Amino acid sequence: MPTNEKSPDGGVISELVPAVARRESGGCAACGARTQSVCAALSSGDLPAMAAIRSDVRFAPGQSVFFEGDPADFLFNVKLGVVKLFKLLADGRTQITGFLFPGDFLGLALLNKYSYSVEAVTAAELCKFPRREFEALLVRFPELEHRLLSNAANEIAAAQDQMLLLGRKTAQERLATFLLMMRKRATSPTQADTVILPMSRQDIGDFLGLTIETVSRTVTRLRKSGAIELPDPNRVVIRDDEMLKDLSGIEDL
Amino acid sequence: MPTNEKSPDGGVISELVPAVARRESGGCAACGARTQSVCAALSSGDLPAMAAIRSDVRFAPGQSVFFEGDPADFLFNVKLGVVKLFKLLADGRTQITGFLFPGDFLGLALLNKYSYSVEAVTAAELCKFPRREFEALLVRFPELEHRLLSNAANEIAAAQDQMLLLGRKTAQERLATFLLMMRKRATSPTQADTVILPMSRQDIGDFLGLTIETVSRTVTRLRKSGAIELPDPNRVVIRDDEMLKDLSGIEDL
DNA sequence: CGATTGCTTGACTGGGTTCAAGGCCAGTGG
DNA sequence: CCACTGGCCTTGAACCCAGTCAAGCAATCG
Repeated sequence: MPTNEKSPDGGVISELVPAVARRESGGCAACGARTQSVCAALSSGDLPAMAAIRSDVRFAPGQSVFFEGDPADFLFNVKLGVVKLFKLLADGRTQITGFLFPGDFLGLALLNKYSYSVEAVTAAELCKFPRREFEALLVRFPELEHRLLSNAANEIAAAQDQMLLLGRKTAQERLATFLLMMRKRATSPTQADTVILPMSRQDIGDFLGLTIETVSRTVTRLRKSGAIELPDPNRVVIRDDEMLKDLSGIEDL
Repeated sequence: MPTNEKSPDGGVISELVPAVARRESGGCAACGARTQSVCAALSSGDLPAMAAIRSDVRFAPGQSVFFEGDPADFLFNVKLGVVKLFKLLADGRTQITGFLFPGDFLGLALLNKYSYSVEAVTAAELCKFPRREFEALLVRFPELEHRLLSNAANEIAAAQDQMLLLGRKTAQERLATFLLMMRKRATSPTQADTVILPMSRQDIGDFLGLTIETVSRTVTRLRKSGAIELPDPNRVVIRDDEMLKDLSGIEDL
């Protein structure tokens, strides 16, 4: 697994990555992800307090950010790229509990150990905060804590949707839901009806509780039904989003 | 659906309900659930501010607390009994996302609508707060918000465990996990190795992503294997918790 | 170019669902 | 007091959706 700097981001990925803020010094004011992340809770006057404790970390595709059970010494904010959260069973069965995109926050853990593992899906850049210092910020800036709570509530709602999906939906419903979900997070900047899938079929299966074969077959079925097109395996054009919504179980996506 | 006061609690349930705090005036100091709920974040001097906006509501088994889509005007704290959170698909398929016990908090919703439905499993008593007034308390008492965030983090971790269960575990693993989970929340006060199941087989199935038939068959299989005994359908004696832990996928329960 | 990796497709299997029946118990009314 | 009813749970038999096993294909890479 290569960890080199000139990390390949598969060609497709670069479409998702705003070319802003590449080699950044340490300020938050210029951060491309700030407006959509928890940091937005701070006024520009308070930003230096946060900038003082942060640092950047980069990851190549497939590289681990941390493992379940590691001491939870850091919190992160995704700046660029996509990472996955997942849990493992002893025999290797994997459940991905979420994909994080730029602006998403990572590391809320009330015990002192992470309860899940995190790995880069694409080349990714994360903003890293030591836990202890970050918690001091929370006391100093209640706005920040408020924002985290708001974040957490969204995460809980998303988790409940996912439980409904995993517990009760068919493979076709799962895929339809997934594609509509991804459309909200990873639409191609050039074509509005094209969804970029930065992750592998294995990852999609591990997220939806299916095997790669079932994912592949179901995508093929959606294609043959006319709901979607597949210019290539990592790109989906949504042709009939009404059909997808009907299949997905709706939930007002 | 009767809402009468002398509500039947199925006989089994009363074992779970500490006989404290039955006909309570309005103070929080005497509340049996306080020490284990978010209210514990407040010092006794601050309690009156919370007591001023609260009221009690009671529910008979099967009665609805609120529906998905209702305006989220209230927050709740479970004082007595058990309630379930669930989501529905259009055709009636149900996924229960959690059971709440005394001390558990309910109603975090960042939009102004509830994103799930809640119903009483047993006779239940809830402490009810108007949302607007409660949010004012959060501003006044950062400790309270901190506690809510801590709560939310636990809820997220539990949701991730449940996703692993729903996405990747077999029926037997699901049941084993469920029984160990319930042991932590609903052990009989008289016998330490006996778990009380206040909910129906249908509820267990809707929580574990299984049908009632599979739940029933799997419980029977666990019984025949010697892992558990069933004095009656709502009571499980754990005979071999090592076997259950092995089956469950462990996760340090 | 052969080898590897990731995706797709086909044939078969199997765990859990569906459909159906039967048991048990509490409540009800003759 | 007992037949009747309905709810809930259990059990059985057949079916089916997704999993497993296996092969093939396309793109990338050394």
